[in-house]
Amino acid sequence: MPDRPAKTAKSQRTRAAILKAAQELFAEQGYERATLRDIAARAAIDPAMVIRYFGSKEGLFARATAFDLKLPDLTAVPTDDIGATLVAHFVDVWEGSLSNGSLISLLRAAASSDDAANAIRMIFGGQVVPMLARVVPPMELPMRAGLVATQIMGLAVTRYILKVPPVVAMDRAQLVKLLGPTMQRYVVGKL
Amino acid sequence: MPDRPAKTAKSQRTRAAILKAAQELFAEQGYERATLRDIAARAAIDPAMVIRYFGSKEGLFARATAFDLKLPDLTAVPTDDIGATLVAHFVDVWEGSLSNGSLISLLRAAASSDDAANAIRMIFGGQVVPMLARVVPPMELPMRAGLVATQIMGLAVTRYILKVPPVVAMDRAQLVKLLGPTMQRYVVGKL
DNA sequence: CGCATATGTCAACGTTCGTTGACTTATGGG
DNA sequence: CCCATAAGTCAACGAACGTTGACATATGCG
Repeated sequence: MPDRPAKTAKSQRTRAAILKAAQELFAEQGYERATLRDIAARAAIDPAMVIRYFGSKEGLFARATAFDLKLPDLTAVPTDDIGATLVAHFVDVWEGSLSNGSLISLLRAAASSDDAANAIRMIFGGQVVPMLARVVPPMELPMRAGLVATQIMGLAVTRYILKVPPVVAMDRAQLVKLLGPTMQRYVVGKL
Repeated sequence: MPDRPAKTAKSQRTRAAILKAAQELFAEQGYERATLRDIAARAAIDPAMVIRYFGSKEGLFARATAFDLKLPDLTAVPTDDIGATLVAHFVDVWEGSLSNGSLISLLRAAASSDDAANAIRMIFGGQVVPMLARVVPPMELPMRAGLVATQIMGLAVTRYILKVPPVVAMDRAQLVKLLGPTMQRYVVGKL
């Protein structure tokens, strides 16, 4: 039973407040440790409201982690720039300048939830693979998409979850320079 | 207050049984979802025994995730084989032929626990970085170690946690061939 | 203005968790 | 063989969780 109230203008503001608080706490603590009471407290409302708005904790999580990677059209970027473009784009996605920080929530949750892991697989299958399909021969598509996944998810895990110091210390330009060639090879290079 | 009983021979068998059950369940479900009751049930003993043996759930987790990566001496492998050697070694570690599967437990737990994330950082600082230090100039050491971390952790996450199909489908030889060059560049290549 | 309806509050529920203490049973050295 | 000591059992605890229903308040259309 998803969602209930969404009629007036004020309700949509509190609804947005709940979503924002949920995204923050899910991203910081993962699904289990982020409690409805904490989320409600951050949104300055009653825990019961969260249930009234989103039906359940799982329903809230589903809404809080729905998003769009806004991936670029690779046929529009010079072949030699594909790797750098992708690294830069994903850093932007995770840093929150594109979308919100909810991919980190999903990643955290995926560590202990098959549903969340499946959600990430769906995102890859529905967004990353189609993007690559435009510049990669079909036969190599699954393998190259998988390789891209290993490097992109590895960056996310070490930088935003494990917080490995040298990875955290790198800025956007460094990441593009260092990881770009890897991504380039995984997408269009010799394997 | 760590550990208590470890006197007789039979006690060490049940102690080992608890540890094994804990490693399995922590690896399968992560720290929060793996309950002491489930662990005790799998070990066929009383939940109270887990506390008597390991003091607390956190104590058990600390014991269940202590391990040695058994990293090779890189000065003993041909420079051109370093990347392939490392990829093969880490696959073995995760697959469980070396050590046990407890690195996956730690990785899962790190998604929602700063302590677990810190434990992984300690492992990298205490085992991976010293290994690389023997073949990498000190100035480049942190950066190269960080890059290695992104690719290694990315492989672990996509293959053993997210279970991205094409990554799961690759066998050891394929992984070595595909990821080896990346690792090679991160350790000794031009950046 | 009046009142139906949406929004928000409050207290409590049932469950599950980690943990504890008192108890019973098995073990092995003197 | 005895009995101190260890291993193992059992029931219960307090706390925290997601969720619920009854109730109070605010909103906005007629």
